[in-house]
Amino acid sequence: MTRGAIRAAAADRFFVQGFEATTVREIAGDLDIRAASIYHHYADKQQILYDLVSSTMTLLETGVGEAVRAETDPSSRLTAFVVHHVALHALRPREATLGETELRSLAGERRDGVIALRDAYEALLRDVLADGAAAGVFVLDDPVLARFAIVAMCTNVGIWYRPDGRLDLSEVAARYAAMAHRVAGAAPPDPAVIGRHLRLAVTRYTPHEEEHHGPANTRAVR
Amino acid sequence: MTRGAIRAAAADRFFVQGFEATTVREIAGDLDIRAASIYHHYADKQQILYDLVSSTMTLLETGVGEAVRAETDPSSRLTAFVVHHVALHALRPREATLGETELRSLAGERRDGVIALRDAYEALLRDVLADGAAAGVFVLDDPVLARFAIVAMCTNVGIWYRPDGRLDLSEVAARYAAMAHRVAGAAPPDPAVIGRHLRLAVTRYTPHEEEHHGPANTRAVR
Amino acid sequence: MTRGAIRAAAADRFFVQGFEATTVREIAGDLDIRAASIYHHYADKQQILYDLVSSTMTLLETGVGEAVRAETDPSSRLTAFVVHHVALHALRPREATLGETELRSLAGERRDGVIALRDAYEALLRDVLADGAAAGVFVLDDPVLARFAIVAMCTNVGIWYRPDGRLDLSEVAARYAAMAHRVAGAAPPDPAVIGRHLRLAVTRYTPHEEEHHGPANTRAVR
Amino acid sequence: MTRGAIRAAAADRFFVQGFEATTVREIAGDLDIRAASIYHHYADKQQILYDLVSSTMTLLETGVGEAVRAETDPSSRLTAFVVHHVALHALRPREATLGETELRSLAGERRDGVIALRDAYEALLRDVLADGAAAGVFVLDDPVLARFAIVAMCTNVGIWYRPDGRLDLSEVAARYAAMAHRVAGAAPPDPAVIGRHLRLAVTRYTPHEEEHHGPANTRAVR
DNA sequence: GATGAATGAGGTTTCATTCAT
DNA sequence: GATGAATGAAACCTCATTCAT
Repeated sequence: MTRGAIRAAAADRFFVQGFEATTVREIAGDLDIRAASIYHHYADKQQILYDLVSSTMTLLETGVGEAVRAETDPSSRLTAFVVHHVALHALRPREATLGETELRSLAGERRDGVIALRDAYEALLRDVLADGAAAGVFVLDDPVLARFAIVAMCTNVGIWYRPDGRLDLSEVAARYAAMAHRVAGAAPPDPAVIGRHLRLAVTRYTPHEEEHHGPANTRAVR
Repeated sequence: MTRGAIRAAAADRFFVQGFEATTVREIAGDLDIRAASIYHHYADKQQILYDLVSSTMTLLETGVGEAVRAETDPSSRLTAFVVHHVALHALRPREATLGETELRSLAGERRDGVIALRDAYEALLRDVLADGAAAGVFVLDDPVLARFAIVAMCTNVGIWYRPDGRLDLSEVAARYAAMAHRVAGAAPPDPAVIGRHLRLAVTRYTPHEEEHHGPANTRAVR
Repeated sequence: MTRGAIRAAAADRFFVQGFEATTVREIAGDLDIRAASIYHHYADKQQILYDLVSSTMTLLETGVGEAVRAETDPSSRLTAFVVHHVALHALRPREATLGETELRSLAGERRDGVIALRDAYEALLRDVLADGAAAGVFVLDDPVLARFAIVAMCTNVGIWYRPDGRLDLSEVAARYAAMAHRVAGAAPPDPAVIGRHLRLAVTRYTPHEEEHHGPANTRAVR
Repeated sequence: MTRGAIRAAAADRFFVQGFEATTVREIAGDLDIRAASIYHHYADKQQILYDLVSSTMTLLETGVGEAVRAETDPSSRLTAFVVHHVALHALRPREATLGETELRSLAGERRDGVIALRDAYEALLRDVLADGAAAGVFVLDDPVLARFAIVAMCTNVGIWYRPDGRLDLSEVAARYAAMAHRVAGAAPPDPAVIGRHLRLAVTRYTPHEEEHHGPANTRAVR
């Protein structure tokens, strides 16, 4: 029994029921162990959530950071941001969505840490938009609201996307890149750039097999 | 002590802490009454949430429905939808946001009822987008994703908007109407239409004084 | 169900098993109520102990303080101290002994408060001994050690005294007054003074009937 | 890692926190080993306490027994008892005090064994007092109470004595011998006898270096 | 001899809810 | 309409102890 298995089981439960409504016994039951065994690996229930949220947010921030820095023109950088963000939320909906919905269940230092991570992450998009506006590539009435809107709509993918759904991930990523460009007042994104970043993102964010064996189609209420 | 006061206190708590993390004693304490007294007005805790969510969603569905039906051209109807949606989430963030975040805490018939309401509500936007696309006023790669994106970005306003913030509600509504039109591939919205619907929405959604006496600036984590 | 009944049941258990070894369920079981009901009256388990210890120590400090101030000559004041101390520990062995044995189970402010009470109490004897030594009525090699010795031997009464034992309380009080006077290097105490204070002490410290209905002969290990 | 080190660490913890409040993990932590390793040396937690209490009480009973038998006159025998008792409680406060405070945490045969040891030990003093009274050297109103008083006041030394305190051990021993003689109604003890027994006691009871490396001044609540 | 992992048992506490007053 | 008291259910977490390695 590894920390990874506990994390994965907890992510499923937290995503579907919420942190507060999930009991440690349920997580343990999903893994056929006893609740006390959880505490051999995690100090308390909140620590599991913190581990999930902070590691996922770090993964995303690192991935997007590298991708954005690898591009030079604003349009490609916006594409990089959106594709990575959408891909993570589609490939790891459980972990990724928790950073939005369950943040309030963290307290004290753990909450502060996650908020700092999130702020650093959103700063990446802020800079992309600012640079694009300065370069005349983007036309933004209000860069702050555009950022809020782009993040909100891309994050939402984690709620509805299903691997066996009508659209596959490459289509979803392309559509969201296009919509984000529209919001930013930019010309449509280059399909080649979308494809390049999608390959990177899929490699990076696809969960390893040992991390998750539960039902893939248990979903949150939508 | 009225149901309204209990609703308002509960909305505050549910919004900030979440339904599961809120205790009946806390709600009662905010009103300087005892927990048992709550049960004179509500059968159980879930009923308070259901009351909040269903009445708010009904309010929104009715308001948007009327507004959309009052307009004939697709652009004005999209404007009507966005302005109403944004206004409700800005003016009643507590109640409005619960329909997204706390839906999973409802069970059985109550959940089904709210989901039916929400589906009816989103159908309004689906029709607006479909009509606009058919009329050639909107250019949509994927009408479903566009709908998801517009709803997600507009709902997000409830999380960050503050009455004393940098932008007042009319500016916010105008910016979101513009961004939604961009997502829809439409020409910018008519400011007159925005203003007209904003006046309607403010009249309809501004909470009555007796409904809320708590701190206006207690906010969820953002 | 009153706080008093919970206190009495807890005192029994704490005295016999110790605070840490006593469960809230046991206390509740002794009273034929459920554990949760205890929390209607006490915030937590420690609060019951604090209530017991601090109220008993206050009772003793007040009683001894008045008695000592009512006397003028050092011998009578020493008698007053010993008779009150012995009587309380004989009549309320459970509560009185907890102040010695279970103090370490209190934490933070509650511990500080009890220690302050105890220090104030022991200061009474310190002054009695100092005055007697200054007046030449007592002959003390070391007033501090004499005080420790007198308190320790009198407190010990709470461990072994039984109402149905070989000696009745008046005999025990007289013997301890005599021994304390010997330790202090004083002439034997006046029997009339012993009797007077014993009557006062019995009136003051005898538990009210409603406070305790449990077995009178359950005792700590000796 | 020896049984002795575990015993010493446990004695510290039991003395300060009590047996029930001490966890096996804490003891192991103090020794930089894991809890499971404790079970190579002791069958269970209670066995550590039993080992501590019974060995210390045996040490005391043997030492006092020899010392008392080595003297012939009652005063010297009382001196021997008090000096040994005080010295042990001053030199090994942790172990010695446990015999009083933590006895109730032992169960069954282990408890019976320790009580038998203690009764045998107190019988030594009972005989000393009885012989002295018969010889007219002691004047005792009640030999049982005198015994209780002497044991209680001498045992108390373990609670407050510190090696670096105001009084050194020889002074403390002399004062308690004098007070015990007063309680017994005897003439003051012979300083030479006090000194002789103190040397014996110090040799016998001073802990070996390897037994204890913890902080010498961590004390119980007083 | 040491320990990482696991766990049965149980501890304290919380909480939604009921009900007599 | 309000509430003090009570409680069943269950939550989180602790801990002594076992055992395979």
